[in-house]
Amino acid sequence: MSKKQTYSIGELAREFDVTTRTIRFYEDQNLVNPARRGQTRVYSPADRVTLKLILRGKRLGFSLAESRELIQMYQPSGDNRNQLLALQDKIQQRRDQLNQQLRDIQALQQELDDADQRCEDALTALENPDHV
Amino acid sequence: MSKKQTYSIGELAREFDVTTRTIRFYEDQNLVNPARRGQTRVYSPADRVTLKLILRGKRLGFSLAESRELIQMYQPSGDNRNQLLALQDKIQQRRDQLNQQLRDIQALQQELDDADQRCEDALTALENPDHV
DNA sequence: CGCATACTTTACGTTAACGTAAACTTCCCC
DNA sequence: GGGGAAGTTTACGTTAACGTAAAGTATGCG
Repeated sequence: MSKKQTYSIGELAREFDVTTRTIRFYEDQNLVNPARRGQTRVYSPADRVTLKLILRGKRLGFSLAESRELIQMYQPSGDNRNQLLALQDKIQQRRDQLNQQLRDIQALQQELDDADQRCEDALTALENPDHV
Repeated sequence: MSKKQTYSIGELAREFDVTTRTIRFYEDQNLVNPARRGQTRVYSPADRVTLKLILRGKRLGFSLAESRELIQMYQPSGDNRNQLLALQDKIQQRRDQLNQQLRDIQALQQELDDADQRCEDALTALENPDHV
């Protein structure tokens, strides 16, 4: 098998293009919990996935607190009915927010297309100054 | 006509659900430039649009600097060829980023759907404890 | 007139998310 | 056995994006 089972902090930092400081900071914030071999941190594939989720959250403008919540959603803990209902509520809120972001992105894409078109027009006008 | 031509800072703050401090801060950052009647700020429909763009940017996780760049993209200033090409380059970068966000959102939506489904399953299991 | 409401400026405070520096250990290599 | 590379802890510093408080002005109203 070629799948690595553990990662050093440096490996993960390189892979995700963050500093080791960042990864340690996430540990401080209880977002990830690597094992230890002596002093040295040893990260599991699960830790790696968690990191991935955090960084995806960052790309969407989520705070670390929000990403933490999202991650916890995937592991519903000691579940009574009320907790499950509350969780579903949070999930729905997230969905609403994501749909808003989708609309925002589509609007922005349209505007960028327009802006790009105006650039094109200006450029061809520069190359082609022989209009009245 | 019913379209308002000017707005007070309080009106805009209420409409967009931000504080007046926030709007004044954006002015400090040269994101918006209201007229004045005496001391009092008077906002135009154009100022209002700018505010809207900033807040949309915030929902997408943009910094104010990024939103400022986006806004400037819509008003290509004194344009020589190189500036236009640079602008197109920036536009393309933004598009790439937006596409990444789209992929992130779709992945997250899928995960939220799954999480929601697991909640449903857990709930029906609670209501229906008569399985082996 | 007095008061409330909405505006103004000035300025210090706050939080999140790391950056940066110092001083230390571990391990490998020639 | 002396580097050098990668890891560690501790701790103070930094930036963005406002919050918050103080003190003053303008305007309408009963």
